[in-house]
Amino acid sequence: MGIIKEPKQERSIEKRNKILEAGYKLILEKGYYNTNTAEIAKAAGVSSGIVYRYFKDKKDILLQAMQAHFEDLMYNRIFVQFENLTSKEEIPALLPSILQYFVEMHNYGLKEINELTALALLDDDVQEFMEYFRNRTCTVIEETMIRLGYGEEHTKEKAFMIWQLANHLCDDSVLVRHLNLDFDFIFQHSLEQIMDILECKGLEHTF
Amino acid sequence: MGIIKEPKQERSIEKRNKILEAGYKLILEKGYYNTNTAEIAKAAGVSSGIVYRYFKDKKDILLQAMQAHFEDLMYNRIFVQFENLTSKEEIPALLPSILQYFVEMHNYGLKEINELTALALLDDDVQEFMEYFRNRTCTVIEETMIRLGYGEEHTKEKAFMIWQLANHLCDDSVLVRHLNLDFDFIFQHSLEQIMDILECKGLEHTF
Amino acid sequence: MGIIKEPKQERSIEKRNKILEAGYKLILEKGYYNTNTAEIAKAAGVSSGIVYRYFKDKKDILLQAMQAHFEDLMYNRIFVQFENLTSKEEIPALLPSILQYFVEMHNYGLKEINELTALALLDDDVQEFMEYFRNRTCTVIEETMIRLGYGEEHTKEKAFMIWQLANHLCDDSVLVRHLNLDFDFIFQHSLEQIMDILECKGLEHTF
Amino acid sequence: MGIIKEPKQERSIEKRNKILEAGYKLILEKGYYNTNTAEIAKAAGVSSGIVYRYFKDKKDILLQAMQAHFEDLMYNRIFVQFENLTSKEEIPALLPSILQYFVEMHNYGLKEINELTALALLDDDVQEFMEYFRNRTCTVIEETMIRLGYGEEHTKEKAFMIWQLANHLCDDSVLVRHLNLDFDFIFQHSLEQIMDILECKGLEHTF
DNA sequence: TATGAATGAGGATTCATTCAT
DNA sequence: GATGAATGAATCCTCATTCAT
Repeated sequence: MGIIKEPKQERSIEKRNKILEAGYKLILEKGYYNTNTAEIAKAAGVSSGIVYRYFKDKKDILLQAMQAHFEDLMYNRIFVQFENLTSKEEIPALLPSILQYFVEMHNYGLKEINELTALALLDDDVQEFMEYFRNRTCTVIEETMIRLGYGEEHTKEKAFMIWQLANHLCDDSVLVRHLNLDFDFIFQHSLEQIMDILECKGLEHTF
Repeated sequence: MGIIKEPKQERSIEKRNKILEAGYKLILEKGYYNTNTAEIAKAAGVSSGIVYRYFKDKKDILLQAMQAHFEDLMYNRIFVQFENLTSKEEIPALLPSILQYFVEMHNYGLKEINELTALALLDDDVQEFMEYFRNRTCTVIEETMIRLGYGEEHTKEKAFMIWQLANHLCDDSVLVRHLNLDFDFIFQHSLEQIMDILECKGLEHTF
Repeated sequence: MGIIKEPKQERSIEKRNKILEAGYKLILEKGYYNTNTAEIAKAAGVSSGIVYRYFKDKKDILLQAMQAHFEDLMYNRIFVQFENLTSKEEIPALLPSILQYFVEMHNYGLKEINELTALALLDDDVQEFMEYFRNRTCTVIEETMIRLGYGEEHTKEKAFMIWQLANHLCDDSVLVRHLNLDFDFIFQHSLEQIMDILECKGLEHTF
Repeated sequence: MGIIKEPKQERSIEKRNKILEAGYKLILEKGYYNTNTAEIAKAAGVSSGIVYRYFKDKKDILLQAMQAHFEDLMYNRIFVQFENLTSKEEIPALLPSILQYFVEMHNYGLKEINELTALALLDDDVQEFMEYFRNRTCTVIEETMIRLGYGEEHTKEKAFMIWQLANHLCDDSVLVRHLNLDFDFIFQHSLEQIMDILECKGLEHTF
């Protein structure tokens, strides 16, 4: 037993997706350790047994849900931002809104990413997945930089730094508001740092 | 009825500390949810029952261990660094080694901080403790800045940014090596960003 | 999240009843505090986990078993006795056998009621249930008295006294035999006391 | 080990009595199963270890406390009532106040007897002790009856019935008030029943 | 395929009792 | 004698996973 079915039929795919959505939603809302498979099955409108036909175990639900979620995130929301950039010169004008978009996306749709960050730190499988996601994103940033004519020196490091700066800003955005600090001031600094890495400091655009 | 003993006698303190150390070590190594109280007791060389004389519950072990750990960290390792600074002019010369010290301390003694970060994201009590720790540290940075003659404008934000930059650098240091990136390059950038916030860019010292 | 299943299917009902019976039996035999859930499950021939699908917790087993037991007791054994009475005049002829029936029922099927009485004294939920049972029984006695034409003066008190006399006689029946006393003598006295309350003393029937 | 010390020295006796009093008080207040030995020791102002020098185990505290308590109860409060009776003729005049005294004693000082009744039903040792107490009390009633000139026919049964009537009245007194019934009415009936057994009905005294 | 009943290992916590000091 | 720290068995309940239907 334990053979995982990769569903082909329409109804099966639909069922699998319902489990995925319900599982992801519940895990992000209530936490991985506070969500049990029976709840997920119930929320998905399926029986508890069927879960194990589509997923290896509880963690597999999370991993596959993350995959789907991040796949959507990367292709439909992040990469498209970079593809819009066609020349170095546009950066000062476009970067502020890109960065702002990231922060908003984080706050309004990915606030629950905390749970994932936590799980990534606690669980090797989740960590591996998050690394894979970060690597792909960094690679796209790197490729964009090369496409825009940046030299190849330390490009990997620069891509990494940019991506981490954006992420840390997102994480901090929650904290900063909690501490009643001036988020715009901090946002502006992160923006300048990225601009600095992209060698377009002094050119920045106020928005 | 579950009255927690605050041990005064030497042997009791010793036993309590053994539980604390064993608990902290195991939780950081194996994860909070993967460590059970029986293991902690065994590792500490005590019976399982005695744990509940010194600690309210399992989480209390973690919280008290964190308290001890961070108290030591703050007073003996972090704050002393700031106290050594007596004038703005010293910053370019001293900051690199301070930052490097942080990273090393993180890598050699606090690498497991990941687990704590994770728990802080998952558990409200741990989160509260971590916030308290961050607030105190940021306050000391802020006070140091004022003592060194920095204006009060956006000092809170600057202190927060400096501390987060240092922390994110520490976190990234693990990642960066894992990805075979040039850590020195990234370290240098973080250093410059902090210098920039402290208005001593251009003065930096190579080391 | 611990949702209790109200079983509809035959096999489920059967299993739930097995747990109920095994739990009731063991609790009455060995005492509530000396019976653990694992034993109950084992005696019922089920796994320990399934118990919590049908019952909220250990006490719920007891409470539900009592409910079933007393429901049967009241409707099928006690109330039917009162319904048979159609006029005051019948009482002297019928009361002796009714009372005797109670005592026998107690001795042969409800001797374990001691355990329940004890639990009722120790536990608020059990106490509440026992009160509910007593109230309903007293109410039926009261209604019967009114139906038979007794005045309404102190009817509630009289119903209570009759019921307590019957119960105390049942309890005493065990003790009395243990002490080698003449139970018939005591039985006769209790009977007379009830007759007295029902104003039919002097009319009594020897049996 | 495990040798129980029968203390002779004044300080030891005092310590033993403190444990006895504290244990009895706590057990009656909070229930046997909800009171632990550490609490008893603390309330008695002694160490938890010393308890086991004076008492075999936890139950032994209860049993010895009951012994002391009932010894006092019987000799100083109950038997003295019977000794005051010097002739049959006094009964109608004195019985009401004796009975009333019992009920009050129960309500004001022995209300907690519920806990003991419960334990007697649950535990064989406690049951045995309660039986011993009842037997002695019934014997004294019996002896009093003989002394007052009652014939010996069914005297044991009569003594038992009188004692149980008094006890049941005490127990019911709590219930009856809870149910908003007229206690005086019920009290009067119990009194009459006892009078009846003592062949002095019709002679009763209103009070 | 699908169901959901059933399994049973696992874990935090309590507490009567013992024992080193 | 006295202390109170230490022991460790015992127990209720949860839940990921399996399996009979």
